Amino acid sequence: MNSSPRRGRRAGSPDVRAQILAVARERFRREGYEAVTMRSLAADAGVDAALISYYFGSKRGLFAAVLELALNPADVLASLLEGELESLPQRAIRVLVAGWDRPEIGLPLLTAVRAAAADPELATLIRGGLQREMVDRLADRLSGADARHRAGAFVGQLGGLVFTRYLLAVEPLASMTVDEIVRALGPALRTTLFGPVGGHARRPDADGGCPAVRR
Amino acid sequence: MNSSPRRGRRAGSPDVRAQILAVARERFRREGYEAVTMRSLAADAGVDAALISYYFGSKRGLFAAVLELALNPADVLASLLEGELESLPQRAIRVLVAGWDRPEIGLPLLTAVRAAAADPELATLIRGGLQREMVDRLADRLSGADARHRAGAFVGQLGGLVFTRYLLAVEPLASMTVDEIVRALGPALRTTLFGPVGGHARRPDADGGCPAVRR
DNA sequence: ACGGTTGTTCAACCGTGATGAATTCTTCGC
DNA sequence: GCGAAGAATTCATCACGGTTGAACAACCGT
Repeated sequence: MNSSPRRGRRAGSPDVRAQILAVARERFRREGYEAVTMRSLAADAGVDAALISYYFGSKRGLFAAVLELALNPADVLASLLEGELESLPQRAIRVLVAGWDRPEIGLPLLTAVRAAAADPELATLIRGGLQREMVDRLADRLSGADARHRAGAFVGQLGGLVFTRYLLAVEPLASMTVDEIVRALGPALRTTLFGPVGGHARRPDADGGCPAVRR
Repeated sequence: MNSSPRRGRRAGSPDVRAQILAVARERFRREGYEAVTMRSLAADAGVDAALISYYFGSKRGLFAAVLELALNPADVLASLLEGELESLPQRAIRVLVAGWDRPEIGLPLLTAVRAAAADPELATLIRGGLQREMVDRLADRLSGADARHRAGAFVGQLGGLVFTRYLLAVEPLASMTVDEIVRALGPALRTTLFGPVGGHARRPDADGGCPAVRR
């Protein structure tokens, strides 16, 4: 029995940090946040579990590091906003659904949202990204005093699609085709951006386009 | 068949099950799902921790039991749908925001949604409730071939409000007043129910009221 | 009085993320 | 070259999580 204490620093320059990151990225998106345990992940990466804490501080730190790699749809958003504003509603729906319907894109995003739902700090990460990359950019392209409000409502409706179709999978939204979703949700998004009538100029009146209701 | 189902020990201490349920209900909504540990909860209720597993099978079972008590907005929904359909969009927004803005109502709901985001079985619970109590009922009151699709989109948009404003707290939605939300989101909800123009009859055309876009 | 059923307690099990000391390698001043 | 500083790696261990099973106590019908 060789009592060879294989302890201590390994020779050469094996980039263990990147190794952990790669394995974690894969397993997190397949199995979600909680299902992946630090020990199993360490074993999977051929690494001691304590190294994860060493490099990333905590399990959450590792997850956040993975997120910052995977969560980079800034370019997608940019290209969306480059197009004509007129067709943004349906383009946004199509791009969003097309992305989230592909497992290799949708699963990591879903994992991220799930984790953010449970962990306030991760929620801050997502929230910041949404505000910076979506709300603010969209608001810049809109006009009118309530541009930011309308941008917020627009993002909120897209968020509703994510929440209802992908996170909770509520029917019928979960099973509808892209075209059906565009048909059912497109006009509403369009109304949010441009007002109830379809033209550009008209602003919604105080009652939100609905007749008064006694309360 | 044994005709005497009531055998065995008659609870010496007054209804421990209800006691656990009451304490759990309170602590879950204050501290969330994960933060509440079975031992601390048991100690809080003056009960052995194993009794929770005994009565509810697991911590999740206890949470589900709490949910079925707290999550009973069926009557709220019913009263919403009893009113005129015309004003449903803004009434729905007002009722939803008014409820979720009150901590004693919003916090338990938020806890439920948070837990459902992490736990597929709890998600099934929420999903079923949403479909049964909201989508199906609303679809029954709508007409047209795509009534169910429009009902789904409507619920999805309300879900977006919950997701964006309460779960992630994305600005500006998180800080907007009820009136501002009604103004920004009301027309869109109205469009979802009744079509783009504001009248009843017109159905959205195939491109969702948006000009064609090359893909 | 008895046997079966139900409620309650206690002690342990196993797995989780995290920490600190011990050990080995790399790097750099001299 | 050399030896000290520091970085990387392992191991043992901690505190805590939910859950389980064996024992015991109270109660029931017969």
